[in-house]
Amino acid sequence: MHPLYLYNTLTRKKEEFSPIVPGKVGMYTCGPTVYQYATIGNMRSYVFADILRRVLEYNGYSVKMVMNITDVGHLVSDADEGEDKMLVAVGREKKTPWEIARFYTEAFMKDAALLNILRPTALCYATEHIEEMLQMVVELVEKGYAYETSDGIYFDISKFPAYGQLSGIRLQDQLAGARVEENPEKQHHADFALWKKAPKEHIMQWPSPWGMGYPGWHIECSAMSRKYLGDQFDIHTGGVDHIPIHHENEIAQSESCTGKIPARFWMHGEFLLVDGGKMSKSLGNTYTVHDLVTKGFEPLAFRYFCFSAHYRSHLNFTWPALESAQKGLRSLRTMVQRSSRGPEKPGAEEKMGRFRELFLESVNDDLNMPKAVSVLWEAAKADLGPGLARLAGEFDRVLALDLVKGPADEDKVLELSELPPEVQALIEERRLAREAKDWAKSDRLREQLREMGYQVKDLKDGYEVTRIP
RNA sequence: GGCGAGAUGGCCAAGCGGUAAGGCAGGGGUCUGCAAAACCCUUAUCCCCGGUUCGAGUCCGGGUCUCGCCUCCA
Repeated sequence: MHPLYLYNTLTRKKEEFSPIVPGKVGMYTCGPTVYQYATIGNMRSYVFADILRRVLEYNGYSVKMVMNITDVGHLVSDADEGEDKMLVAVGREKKTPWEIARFYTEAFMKDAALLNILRPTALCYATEHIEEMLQMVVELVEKGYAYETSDGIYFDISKFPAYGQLSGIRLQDQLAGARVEENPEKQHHADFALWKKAPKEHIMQWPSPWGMGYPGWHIECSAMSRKYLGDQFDIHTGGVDHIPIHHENEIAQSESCTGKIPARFWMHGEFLLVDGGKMSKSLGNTYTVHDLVTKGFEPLAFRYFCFSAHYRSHLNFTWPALESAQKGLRSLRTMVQRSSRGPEKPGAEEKMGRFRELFLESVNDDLNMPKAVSVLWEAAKADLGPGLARLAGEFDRVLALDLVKGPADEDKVLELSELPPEVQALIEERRLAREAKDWAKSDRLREQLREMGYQVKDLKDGYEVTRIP
C-alpha cells in the first residue's frame, strides 16, 4: 500500500493524509470571481483541485468538494481600496451585476467541463450567503475581534497573535501603506474589512446592523466553508497568491469565531507563466480555453500540459509547449486504443500490477503527475495488449484525458464515400497510375491531394485517406 | 525593503544521499517505388565555489542568475 502524502503550506512539509472522519474528506476550493472569462492560469489552479479530488476518490475516499463563486463585487484591492471589480464590469458591459455574474459563471463551468474538471459536489454563491456572512461578522464584533469605522467593520488583527502563520510574514516587518493609500481609521494597517458600508450609488448592497452595505472579500469563504463543511474540515485549496492575504485573513476570522483553524491541510497551486513571465489580467497577456480551441488545440491538451510539471512548480506556457502536449496526448491515445484491438498477451496482468503500484505511488506522492504520466508511457510501451486499454481506463479516473474514447491520430481515416466527388476522382486516378507504376504521376496526384487538405498513405494493399488538420 | 520558489540534455520536466524517469524535437536504422505512418536504436556527470559523507543534481555554507508574492489576479 502507498499512503497518501500531501504538502501542507501550514507546516511546509509533506504530511501523510488522513481525514477527520474516516473514509470521508471535506475540501474547500477558492473559486473564481465571475466578472470576466477565466484565464488558462485560473484553469490550471482548478485542474490542480480536480486532480486532488480525483486522487482522494482513487484512494477510496468519499469527497465532499465545496467551491465558492464570488459573484459580489469586492474591492479591487485586498487592502480595501480602489474600485469594485464587479462595478468595472458593469460599466464595461452595460449589464447588471447579476447578469454579468451568471454569464461568466456559465462560461467558467463550460470551460471547466471541457477540461474534464468534475463539478464540485457543492457550488455556493456569495450573494446567496449574505445572511451567514453577517452572522459571522456580528459574532466577531460581539467577541471583540472587530471594530467599526466610518466606512465599515474591520477585523482587529492585534487580537489574533497567530496571524502570518501561513505565509511566514511578521507583521512588524511589513511596510504600512507602502503601495496603497492607508486608511487612517484602521488601527493596524493589516486590519481588513469584514463588512463595508455602501455609498448610495453602490449597486450591490444589503441591509445590516450598520445600515446598507456589502461583505468584505474574505468573509464569504469563512462563512460558506463553515456552513457546508463545519468548523473544521480536511483540506483547503487555492492559488499561491492567496497565501499571504486571503487565507491569512480567512484563518484569522474563522479561528476567532470557532476556536479552530478552519482546515487542517492548506494546499496551493503555483502560477502558470507565459513566455517565462507572469500572466496577469492587468498585463493583458492572458489566454482563455476558447483561445486554445481557436488555435486548433483540444482543451484536454491543456490538461495534459498541466501534468508536465508538478502543481507546486511554475509551469511556463508557450505555444510550442502546448503543441508538444497535444502530440504526446494524441500519440498516447493511439497506443491505448490500438492495444484494445489486439490479442491478449500472456503475462500482461503481472506487469499491470506493477504499473498500478507505481501509478498509485506517484499520485499519492503529493500528486506527482509528471511521474504518473511517465508510468503510463512505460505501460504503453510494455506490450500489454488489451490490458493497456484496461489499465489506461483505470488511470483515467485520475488523469481524465479521455484515453480510451478520445480522439487519437488514427481516428481520422476516411471512407471513400465520405469524400467530395472531385477528391474521389483524383484518388481513383492515382490508384490507376500506381497500378501502371507511373510513380511521377502518382506523386504529383498525392501532392495535389495534399494541397486540397487530404493526406494519402499507401499501405501494403490499398491506401488510407486522412484529413490534414 | 520583507516573504517565497527555482537553476537538470535543443525545448518541457521527474528525481530529494547510492551512481541521471518520461514527453516533444533531432540523428541513425527497419519497412516503402518514393513518401507518410509504425517499429527499433541513439543524444546529460545536473549554474559556480567551498564543505559534510565511503558516496551528492540530491545535505550544509557562500556566490551568480531567473521568477513570483507583498496592488488586481489561480
